[in-house]
Amino acid sequence: MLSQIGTPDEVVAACRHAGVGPGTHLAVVAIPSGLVALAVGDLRLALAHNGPECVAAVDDALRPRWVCWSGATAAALIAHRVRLSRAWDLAAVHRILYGGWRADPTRIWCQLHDLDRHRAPVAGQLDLLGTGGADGDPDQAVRPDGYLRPDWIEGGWRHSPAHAAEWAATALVAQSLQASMLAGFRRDGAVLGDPEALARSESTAELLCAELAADGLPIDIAVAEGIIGALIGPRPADEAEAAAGRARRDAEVLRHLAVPTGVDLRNPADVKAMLRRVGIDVPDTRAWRLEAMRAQHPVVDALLLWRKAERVATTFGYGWLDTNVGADGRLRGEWSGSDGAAGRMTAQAGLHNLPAEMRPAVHAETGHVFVRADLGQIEPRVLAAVSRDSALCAAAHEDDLYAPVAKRLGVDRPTAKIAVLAAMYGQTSGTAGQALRGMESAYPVAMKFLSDAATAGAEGRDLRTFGGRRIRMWDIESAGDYRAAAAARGRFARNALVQGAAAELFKVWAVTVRARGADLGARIVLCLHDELLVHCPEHNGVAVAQLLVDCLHEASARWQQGAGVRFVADVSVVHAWSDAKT
DNA sequence: TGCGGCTATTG
DNA sequence: CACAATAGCCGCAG
Repeated sequence: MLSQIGTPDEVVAACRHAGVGPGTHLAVVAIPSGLVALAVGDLRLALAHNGPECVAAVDDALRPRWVCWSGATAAALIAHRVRLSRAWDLAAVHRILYGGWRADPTRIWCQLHDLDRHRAPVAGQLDLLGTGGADGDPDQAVRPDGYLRPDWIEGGWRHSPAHAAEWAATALVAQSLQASMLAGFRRDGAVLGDPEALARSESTAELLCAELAADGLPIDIAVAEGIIGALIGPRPADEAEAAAGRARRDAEVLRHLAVPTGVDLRNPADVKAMLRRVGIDVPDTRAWRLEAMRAQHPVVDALLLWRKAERVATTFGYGWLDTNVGADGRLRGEWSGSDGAAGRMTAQAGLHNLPAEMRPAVHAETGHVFVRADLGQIEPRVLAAVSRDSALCAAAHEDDLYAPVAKRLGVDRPTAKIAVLAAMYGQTSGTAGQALRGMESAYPVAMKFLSDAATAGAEGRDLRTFGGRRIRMWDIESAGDYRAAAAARGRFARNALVQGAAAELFKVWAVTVRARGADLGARIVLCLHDELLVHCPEHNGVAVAQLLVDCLHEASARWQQGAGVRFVADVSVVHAWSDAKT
């Protein structure tokens, strides 16, 4: 039954009548024009005019879990000033189930139905084989052969309200299959964590990503231009001035040479040859390697300084500001809820690798503050939780986990830290070697957890994180050095189970803050693997700081399933991201 | 024009 | 330079 009209109140009533309440799966599709369609049970609604408004009313009154194909739905609704509270994102859950990053409807549907994705029909394809009516009823999303209609996948569903509602109903079918698979993991004991909870938090993190992309990070443009100007001079008026600036910076390095010509500083081979002419022979010209050579020749110092300025000029300079910072002083980039590997969030436009020198430009708006919170030593604490190593869990009771580890190993704190990190990253060389042997006897359960992961990875077997995300191994058949490639895969696997689980906990924390912070006007403006930056009215700063700590306790308790590991956060209320912690 | 290598930054 | 990411410029193959 399809209805195309309805006031928000009528839509809420219809959903309630269909049994929608808190947490009920309610499918929604939406496009920027404002067309919205809903599906739940036998109810199908297509809302051509006031869709976003109706969605907001339903979210507010009934608190369903919105089932959508991807974060594009949330982005379309945000454009109409509507934000969903929680979601089941088919693409996000697909990434959990199968690993990797790509999660288009074809992949989602084919994997759930054991269909060969490569044999999926393609839009515009003629029925040359004369199979006659293979694509069946044009009003159905699913063809008789079980594949989704290719023209709908390409967006064809949006041309008709009835088709939009059918597309939403199809999402609901996929959701049910995904939920069954996740429930299976838990039943089979394939994972220790809660895969369905992971599906919910990762899905709601996609809503957060859409909001981060739309809202942006507050920037004081004048401060940013000041920092850039100090390094590379004032904004060039045209390409000629920009070229003159580059030449001026180059000359500062080249003047240290006997023959200051024929060297392209942007060409590593040229730089290497130049260094050899002044008596410095290095295998590559990376900064950490040249650092030790500063005293040997003045050109080294000049080169390292040049690199700093060049980095700002090319990557974080005026062009970057113009491209990524809006007139409203917000730095915007695309956000991804999970990368293709272990499942960390990623961001574009430099949001995740902003140089420390630029951070004073990240500034709260007038009357507002940032509340920043860093998780302390998240990876070793996560290792304790996912491996259930009792000695490491005990060490996590301390504010500084490395202190009890050092005591137990009989080494100093820096050595203990190196040993723990080396175990998690798979480092075997250097100073780590000796300390690692102590780790084996002190924390055997955690170390076995890691070595089992490394073995599986080296052998090419896929893994699942604590929460259930699939960690895919890649083919190394064609690798030049098979043993080295297998070892690399082992190190990746070893680390992915820790980094991936940490990313899961982090996102539970983030979506908890997102949900609980609304009443305080708190908006997350940056997620940085173990750090949250929240923007809120100045008078709520202290309350939001407390909220971040409370949410961490709530999130970690729910996430770690009784492991009893303590997680700690360093929280401060500041005006600029770079401000000293208070 | 696309891709691998090199280099930088971040967690 | 042990794990992950984004991003720019270069040389080179096609």
